[in-house]
Amino acid sequence: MNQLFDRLQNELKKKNINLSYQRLKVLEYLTQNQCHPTVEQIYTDLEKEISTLSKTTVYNTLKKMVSEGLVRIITIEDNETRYDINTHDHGHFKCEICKNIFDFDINMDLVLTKGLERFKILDRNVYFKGICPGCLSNSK
Amino acid sequence: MNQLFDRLQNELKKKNINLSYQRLKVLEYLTQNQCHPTVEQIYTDLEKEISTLSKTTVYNTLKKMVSEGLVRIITIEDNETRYDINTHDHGHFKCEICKNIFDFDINMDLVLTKGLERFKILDRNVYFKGICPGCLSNSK
DNA sequence: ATCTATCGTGTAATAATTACAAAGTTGTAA
DNA sequence: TTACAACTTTGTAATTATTACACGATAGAT
Repeated sequence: MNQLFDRLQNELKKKNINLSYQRLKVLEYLTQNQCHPTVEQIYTDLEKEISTLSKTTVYNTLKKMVSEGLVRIITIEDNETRYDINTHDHGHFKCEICKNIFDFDINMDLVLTKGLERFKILDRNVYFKGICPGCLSNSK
Repeated sequence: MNQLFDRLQNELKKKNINLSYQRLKVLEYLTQNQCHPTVEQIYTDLEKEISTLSKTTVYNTLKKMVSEGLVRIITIEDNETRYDINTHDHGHFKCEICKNIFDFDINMDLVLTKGLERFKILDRNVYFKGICPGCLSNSK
């Protein structure tokens, strides 16, 4: 399949994680839908294909992948946890009208961290909110 | 009382929001406890003083203040909404060991936003996770 | 003093997530 | 192949945070 997916499979093998059918499907879904889906979205879509799928399995799989560093949690809104398989540093922009989330490049090293010299930084997150070009032009 | 608090009172007057005793206490709490408390923390502490306080009131007050721009929601962990009365741009660092949240200065204008030229940015958030100096030295 | 709009309170409802136990699956070693 | 142990999946029940709602209380305007 695609590059990202091969890489994931390798990493899983290295970490001795079985790639069960359900896990495969969740990872495949995240790979093909890099729109930062919620558990609900993942479950609803996959359940069409795997009728026996349990939502708990989706939660379990995601928790595992997050703890292994293959998937990243995106927390923008307090009431919805989203998941992102693209773990390289990038920012997120959430449109307050259409609710879509857009990725954007960011150089985290340029983010000045005055006052954090003695802190050990393990994870950096940047997210903006506003209105996307599409919704901007619609509202004119 | 202090400057920030006077400013809040003025802004409320301008916006025609009554400063009821409960609202006053919530704002006072946020002013004196700039540790980004959760609703639970605010409620538990204030309830000692105001025995009739309802958690719904805390939620209502915070929602009102957020919508008026006097208080800002901090979303770092997906399962806990935190509130911050300090609305000038700054970053947040959450220690993964002691769970405390530290503020740090940040110049948002320096955060390069390649690819966002046509987006209208209304809100910028930066948060890091890692280990704070105190927990670092404890673990040695 | 009365009216009206706003506010606070408690309970019930909703939604997201986790805990748990039982059943199923896989890999390994005899 | 069989047996065993470890791991997965599943469904249900429990937990937690948040919201909805209805009713009583309050404050300001007339």
